[in-house]
Amino acid sequence: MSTSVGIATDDKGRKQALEPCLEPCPIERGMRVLGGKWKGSILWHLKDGPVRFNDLARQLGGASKKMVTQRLREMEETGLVIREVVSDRPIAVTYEITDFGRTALGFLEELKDWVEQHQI
Amino acid sequence: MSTSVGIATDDKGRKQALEPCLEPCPIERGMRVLGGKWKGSILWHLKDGPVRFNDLARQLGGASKKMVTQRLREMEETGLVIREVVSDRPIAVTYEITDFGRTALGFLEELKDWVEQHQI
DNA sequence: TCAACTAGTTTACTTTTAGTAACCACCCTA
DNA sequence: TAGGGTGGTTACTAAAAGTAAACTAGTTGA
Repeated sequence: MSTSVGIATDDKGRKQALEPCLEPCPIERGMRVLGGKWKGSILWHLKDGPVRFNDLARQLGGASKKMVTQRLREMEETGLVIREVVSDRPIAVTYEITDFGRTALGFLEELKDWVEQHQI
Repeated sequence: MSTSVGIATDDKGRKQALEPCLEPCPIERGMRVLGGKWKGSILWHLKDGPVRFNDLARQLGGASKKMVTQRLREMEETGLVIREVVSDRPIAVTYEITDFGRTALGFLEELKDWVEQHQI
């Protein structure tokens, strides 16, 4: 049984990976949580304080209300943001970044810097 | 004309965003380059040295050859990896991370750490 | 000669995501 | 009462992403 860079060859000469990324490795999992279209931008827009639904949708420009709703629901589930009903009758809702959400801002910033530094 | 958090109200009472993310802001652009399924993992697997196509596909476990090919082509185009034909007759090809590709590893590592620290 | 390897490509789908546009129900103001 | 606002939902379509499995075309070792 010889090996090289994580690939083993068995006694019949068949090759196989020693440590295949069988299922989502950390990087894939992270991308699933933060990588969806608009998710990063939404989090980024919330960093300076709570924002109301329609304002958020307007600021995201290209995103439809449906997209914004969907992404916000997913982000609520993962605990990145919280939805708060500020008043009934005139209904008003704000979305706020959670402490957990804030822990992700650091590397969103790094991503942003990387993109800007390399003209991507 | 009153304003609040990037939203303006014009003289007829209509609201509009002042700085809508009209098109891909840095975070979206970065996600487009690094966020595709498997892209992060591919780059990560290449960080210790060149890897051959089939070995890479095996290590990625879940990914089909078609996906691996597609992602590698995209990553070649963005300059994250280079394809090198090591020999014809037995054909052998390796993929190697570029210097530019390496500049993205820092942020992938931060993503990985973030995921592991928060049990995502 | 057979089986397994190399690096892919091609086909034929299925699934997921993204997106539009219209609509609901209610509120407020001129 | 019309037109704007609030925060969504529904229905439907189009496009992208992903899959397995077969196939090309040649090489290598038993």
